[in-house]
Amino acid sequence: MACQTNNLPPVTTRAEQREETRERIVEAAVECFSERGFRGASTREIAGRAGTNQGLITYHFRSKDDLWKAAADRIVGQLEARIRERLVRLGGEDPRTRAREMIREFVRFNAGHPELFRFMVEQGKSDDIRMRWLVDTHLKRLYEAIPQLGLGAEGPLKPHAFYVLVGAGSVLFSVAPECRRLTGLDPSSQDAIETHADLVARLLVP
Amino acid sequence: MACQTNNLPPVTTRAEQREETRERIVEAAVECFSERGFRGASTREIAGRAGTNQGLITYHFRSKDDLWKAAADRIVGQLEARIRERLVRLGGEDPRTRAREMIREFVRFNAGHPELFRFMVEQGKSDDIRMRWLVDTHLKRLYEAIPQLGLGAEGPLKPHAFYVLVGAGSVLFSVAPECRRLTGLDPSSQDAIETHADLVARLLVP
DNA sequence: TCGTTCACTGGTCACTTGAACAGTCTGGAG
DNA sequence: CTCCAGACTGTTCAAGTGACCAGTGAACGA
Repeated sequence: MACQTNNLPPVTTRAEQREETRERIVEAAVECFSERGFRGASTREIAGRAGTNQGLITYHFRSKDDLWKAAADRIVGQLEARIRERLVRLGGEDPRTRAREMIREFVRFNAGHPELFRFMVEQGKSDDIRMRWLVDTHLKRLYEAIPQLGLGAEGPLKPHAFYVLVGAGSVLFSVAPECRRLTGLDPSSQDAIETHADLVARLLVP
Repeated sequence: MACQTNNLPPVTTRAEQREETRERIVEAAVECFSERGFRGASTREIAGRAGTNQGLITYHFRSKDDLWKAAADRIVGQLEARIRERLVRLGGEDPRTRAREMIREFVRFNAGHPELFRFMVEQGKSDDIRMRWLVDTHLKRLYEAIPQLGLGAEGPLKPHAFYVLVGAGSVLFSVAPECRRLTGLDPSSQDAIETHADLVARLLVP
């Protein structure tokens, strides 16, 4: 990209450049895959959004499949970091307040990262190799961590409660363009986010 | 397909054959579009699932775009028929029972037709021509019919309540393969459907 | 019975797709 | 300064992609 024409040491090292480029590609991939699905997203469009050419994708990630995995790793990683961060700040609260606040934080995360839910829905639909990878590599771990967060009952209702939480807390933001046109509400506004977070939290922890 | 080799009048007329073929194609299109999205679904795969060849799709529907619209019409039409049917059976009930039962019926519909939600999410993600068509042609009408169903509050909470209902009542069934692998629960079992319908109804109408 | 209509087939078109690869240029080690 | 690993580019290739269209044969009207 930016050429070093002087003889001073470069602002960024080669390794940093490389990492930055990879990062840019993964970011574009998250967007594209979440908007168009695996088959619908083309590596050329991803390269275009990342500001490079298609050949570079094969270079950094061996295949479209590997790029998709990197994209999934990234979005799930962001969720986990956010949850962990929030957990330490809620040390001494009583269980109900804790649960409500964790739900609120989950909703806020979805508002900022609608790609997470889109990935889950996109991949959950068909019983293919990517769905199995996503479940085994990431979702199982998240699902089993739920009781530690002080959320929901163990037992036969757990799957239902899980998908109610995920659905209720995510769809509004995942279909933001549709919501704007259908209802006039802008789901990305601070007000809408907090209203929704509060509604979901109060519904699930009365 | 089946040739008439005798000289008796055919079992089905030409017009019936035509309609049956169109129907088969639309059905396959609903499946494919809901699994793979608009760009990810290929007309050849749709033709294959419908048991014909790709040329026939251009013959019956001018373009992939028109086929997609026919698929959307079909799935929304099925929802409306189901809702209307349920409404007449709930004539004399009190409002809360009515609302709960309408929610239950909505959940049951999603269990049998996960394509509806997939269509909504698939199209709601990006602000393109198909999303606008879907909102203007179908969703606006559905959204504005909600108060007549005795559901949810008008006012500023309506968009939030709408997307909570849609999300909570649909996701479990839309990602059924994922759910089976992740939780062990089979969302297509009668027991799971009724449990989920009851949970959502009780959450939204306490 | 005959001629026409039309649902349907199979092949072709220009174009896009993911992958592969031979080059190019440059940061950084020696 | 020299030189090379390696980040990056542009092109090429086979396998799809949606649209189009000339044919085919059975159903149907006369």
